[in-house]
Amino acid sequence: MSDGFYVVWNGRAPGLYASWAACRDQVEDFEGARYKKYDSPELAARGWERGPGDDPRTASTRPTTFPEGAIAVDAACAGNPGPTEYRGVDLATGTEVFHLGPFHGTNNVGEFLAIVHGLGVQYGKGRRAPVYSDSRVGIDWVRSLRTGLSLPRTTETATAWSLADRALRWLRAHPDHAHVIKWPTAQWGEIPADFGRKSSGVAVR
RNA sequence: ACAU
DNA sequence: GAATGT
Ligand SMILES: [Mn+2]
Ligand SMILES: [Mn+2]
Repeated sequence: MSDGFYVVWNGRAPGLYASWAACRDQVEDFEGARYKKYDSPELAARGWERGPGDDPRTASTRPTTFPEGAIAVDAACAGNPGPTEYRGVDLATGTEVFHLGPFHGTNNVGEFLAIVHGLGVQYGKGRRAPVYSDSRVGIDWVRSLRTGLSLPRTTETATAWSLADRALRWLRAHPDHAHVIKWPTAQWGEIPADFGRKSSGVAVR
């Protein structure tokens, strides 16, 4: 089973491995073993060349430049459903341009609202530059002008539902909004708007 | 399966 | 491992 892509820089047989089981055989009980898990063969191959200490979040095939004014968005929640927040950053500078929440929601409604908020910002500036999102679901909700939000409509979820309904109305009223582009995380690494709360993924013995 |  | 989604 390929549960990830592993680089072993220092082990019994240094190289790349396609499963934890294979990697473990190289590093278990090996003094001074250096190894790391990656989410894609591409990142692992580059990590092998860069050596131990490689940071896959920074190291990527990510373009150096993006369209002028492009914004990257992302959402995060503590529990899903749970307290949800979202934000957008300027891709050229890394500057945070908006940050809302927390409110009770889901990962997907957070991603959706982040995208639409970004589109609103772009619209106000002349709506030429794109919005990047790592969320297939959020992008799909925008394109279809329909959400699949599964939360029941309760007082607890009133804010999320209200924001989602309002976002949908905004989209329908502004069909000439900017483009939304999928951020290919496996190739480029984490989207710059990421909240940075994921586990390291590193197998530290 | 794919994306979170 | 568990949940949100197409
Ligand atoms: Mn995301
Ligand atoms: Mn994220």
